[in-house]
Amino acid sequence: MTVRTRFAPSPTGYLHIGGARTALYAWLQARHNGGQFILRIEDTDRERSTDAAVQAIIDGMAWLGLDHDEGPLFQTRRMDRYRDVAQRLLDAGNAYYAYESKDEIEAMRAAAMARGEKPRYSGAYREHNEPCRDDPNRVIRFRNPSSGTVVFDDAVKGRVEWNNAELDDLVIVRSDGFPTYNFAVVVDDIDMGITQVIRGDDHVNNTPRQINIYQALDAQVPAFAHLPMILGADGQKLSKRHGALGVMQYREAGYLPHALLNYLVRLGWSHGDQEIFSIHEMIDLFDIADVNQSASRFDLAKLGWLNQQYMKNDSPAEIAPELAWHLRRIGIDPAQGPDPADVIIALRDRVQTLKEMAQRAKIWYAPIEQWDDKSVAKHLRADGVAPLLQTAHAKFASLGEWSPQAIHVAIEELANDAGVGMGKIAQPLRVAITGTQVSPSIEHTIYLAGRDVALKRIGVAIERALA
RNA sequence: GCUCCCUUCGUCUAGUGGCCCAGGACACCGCCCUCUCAAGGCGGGAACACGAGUUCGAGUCUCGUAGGGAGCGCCA
Repeated sequence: MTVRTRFAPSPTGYLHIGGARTALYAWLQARHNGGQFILRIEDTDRERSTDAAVQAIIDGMAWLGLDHDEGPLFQTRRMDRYRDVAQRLLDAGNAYYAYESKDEIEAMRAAAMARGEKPRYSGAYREHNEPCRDDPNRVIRFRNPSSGTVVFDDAVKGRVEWNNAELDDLVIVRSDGFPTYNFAVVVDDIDMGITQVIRGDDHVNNTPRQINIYQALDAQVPAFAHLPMILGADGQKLSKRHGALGVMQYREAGYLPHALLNYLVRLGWSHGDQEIFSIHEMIDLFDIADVNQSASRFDLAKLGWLNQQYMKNDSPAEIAPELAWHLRRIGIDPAQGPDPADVIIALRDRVQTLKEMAQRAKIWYAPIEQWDDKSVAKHLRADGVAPLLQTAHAKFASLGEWSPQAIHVAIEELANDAGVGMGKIAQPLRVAITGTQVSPSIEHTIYLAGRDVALKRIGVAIERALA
């Protein structure tokens, strides 16, 4: 049987980090087994679902490279199907109409709580088999078995056993005629031939009642895998109010999709001591059964480290478009300066994100924004600096080939001839080119400025040194 | 309240009864390298929640305690 997994978000917001990991694991599980991965949009909550959110989810998945083989399928397009299945359940006596008002249900729950019991539906309609009639309170409830147990072997949690006595008769069709989540997922997963349901462990408690529905429908029960949550750095649950960022916000913050994927795959899963995984390796090595059972915290520092690993090891040409995207975001035209691939080579050892890289790259695309007074005072006002800079200016002006190597050689010669250390000449040049005393290696700093700009800035620095 | 789930360094984790006085990675600290900042190399501190039990032997199995989480919706 070919493995079929799915990712089924509800479009009520962006694709957040927890959802992204769930999607990744489901995708990996399908790819590892040569199966299919399906994207389904659970939009039965008409009040909270938006088209923008649907788009955000699709964009996020695309950016991460989690491609689906089928979908996106929308639940709202399947209303007739849910009604048919509900009718089938009704006909077979596995479901019934109920007419309690929301207030009555609320009272029922409160009373159960007061008795120290679990709040459950205990209405009379379960016994009565009331016919269908027009009533604003009319819902359809599933007739859950009242005895026995439900057992399932969760791929990550292990064997989970549940007493049917703990379960009540859940609503499967609401008074507005829409199916509820627990019903719609089951119908969908059956119709779509899902063999393995992979989702957040906030759904473990729903699983036994869903299994009962599968059984009432005579359907094959899929395998389940419930993933532990991802917590914030402080150990608190991630929520939109509390640090949960959308996947696309990670792009904006300067992370590479592969780095995010790598971070996510290691959050709750591992393969020995390996930290870096190519996509191919992830697919090859991943097995949902190896996923951890406990929640994990999101650690931005490690993501940063991973991101840098990818910036350092991927080919600069491959990352260049992503850097160009970041440059444009801060108002820089990448065409008005050095090749972004060269910028990557100069900066990848120094920053952890593309966003920082773009910020630092500004000096090569636009005039110096601000001179750092301390740097100027220390290096441009020093004794004997002006002649050194003048010599440098002359050397660069007559340099045959404008390359980091050639520039490096020129500076070394200069230092030797002047009988000074590299620092004595590199620092003033650095301040001349960047306005600060921190930048990549001096030859790259000068090279990336381009000969014209470099000479011009050194000229200005000489004036400052003489002033 | 009830049901279910979880618990190894600060964090992510390795570990499936002896290979573990617990290994790796991030972070942190120190040294080296060095034109700044980094990167890199080398080194360091740092954990089996607690208590019983099973066993010749327990991080690994069982029970209990504590702590954390989820669910108990006509939300998903």
